[in-house]
Amino acid sequence: MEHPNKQDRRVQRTKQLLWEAFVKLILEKGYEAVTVQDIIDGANVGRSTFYSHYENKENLLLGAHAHISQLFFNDSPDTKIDFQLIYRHAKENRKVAKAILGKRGGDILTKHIKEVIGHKLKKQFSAEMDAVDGKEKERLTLKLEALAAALHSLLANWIESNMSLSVREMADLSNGFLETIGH
Amino acid sequence: MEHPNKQDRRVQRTKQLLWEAFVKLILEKGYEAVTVQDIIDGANVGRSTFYSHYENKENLLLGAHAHISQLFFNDSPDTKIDFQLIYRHAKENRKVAKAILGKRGGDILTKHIKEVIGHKLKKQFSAEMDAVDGKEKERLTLKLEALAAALHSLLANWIESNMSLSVREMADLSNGFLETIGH
DNA sequence: ACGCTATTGAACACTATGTTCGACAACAAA
DNA sequence: TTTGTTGTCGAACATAGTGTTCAATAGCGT
Repeated sequence: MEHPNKQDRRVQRTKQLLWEAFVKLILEKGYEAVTVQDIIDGANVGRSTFYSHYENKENLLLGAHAHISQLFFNDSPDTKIDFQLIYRHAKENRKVAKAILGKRGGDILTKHIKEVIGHKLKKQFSAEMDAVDGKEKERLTLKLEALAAALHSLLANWIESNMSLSVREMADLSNGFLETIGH
Repeated sequence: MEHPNKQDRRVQRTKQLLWEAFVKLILEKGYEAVTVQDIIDGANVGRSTFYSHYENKENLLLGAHAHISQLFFNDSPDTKIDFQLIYRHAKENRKVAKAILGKRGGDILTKHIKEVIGHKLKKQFSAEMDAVDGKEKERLTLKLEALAAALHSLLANWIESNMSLSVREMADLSNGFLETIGH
């Protein structure tokens, strides 16, 4: 990511091993139940090596999460949310997506992802937000937050189930929800 | 609750103390950060007493949660969800509601509450559910789950903020979301 | 072969969990 | 008041995970 060359790609390899072990473990036993000991055992990495890179397991998660949510949500620059893109990415990175967004992912991720979606939404509806104030603004804010929760739910449950609906169908469904705001 | 008489209302009193201390602590430092030690210190209850009543803090939470969600969601028997009732209850039990539904509540509660809402919704839309199958059923299921997430979000964010919108306004807002399902 | 840096794993202090048990307090019934 | 039952107390304990430290070693560029 930051120094793709340097004499030490060993670090990158180690981090990669840790992350892969973590994903595997989250899917197996759920985020909360995974211990640092589990991770370093699974990755065959020394205890002190882990702590030289990360403060704790949450830190490991967030480091990767930043990268992932970039991948998922920030590709389209400033315009409307591209749901097709999001669902396609989720399908392509199914394992990681499930670990991060699925039932076993823990609430830290859920909160962060919802924030990312919420942030995107606020951008998209910034005109509507600026046009009102007081109680109306409060009402719109609540609606947007609820919409973010709904969109997150769609994505999470689709990943959690067998992805039986197509990417296109999910994107349509998502846009459907989104249009309910337009009143 | 179960034996309001008996020679031992001492137990009820102890449980009450524990629960009150727990609520206070959740609001102060967040569910995850609260330790059993914190709770028994706050309630001035002996360690072994706690463990004679509950397996762990999650257990304490769920015991109370069952009671609360009954209060919130099961008053109306089988028909439509009475949002006015829910929001009124939330306002009346503001502290507990905030501890259980708010940001600091932890994900266990969030999941449970969402399940309760989802269950209610599935009842309400059981006719629509029976009328379809295959992909359409899958789509409707996803929609209902997303709706549950949205309704939960509305309630949680309203509680978390200053409840500036009225109970009636929130109920209308909620029903608005609910009607989007009817397509 | 040399030197730098990452990794290793053992040892450690610390915090929290959940259990056990003997002593004590509350209370009801004799 | 005495007796028996049951709830509570708190200290002691075993267990498990956390995060730190450090000396030894391995990997890799030069």
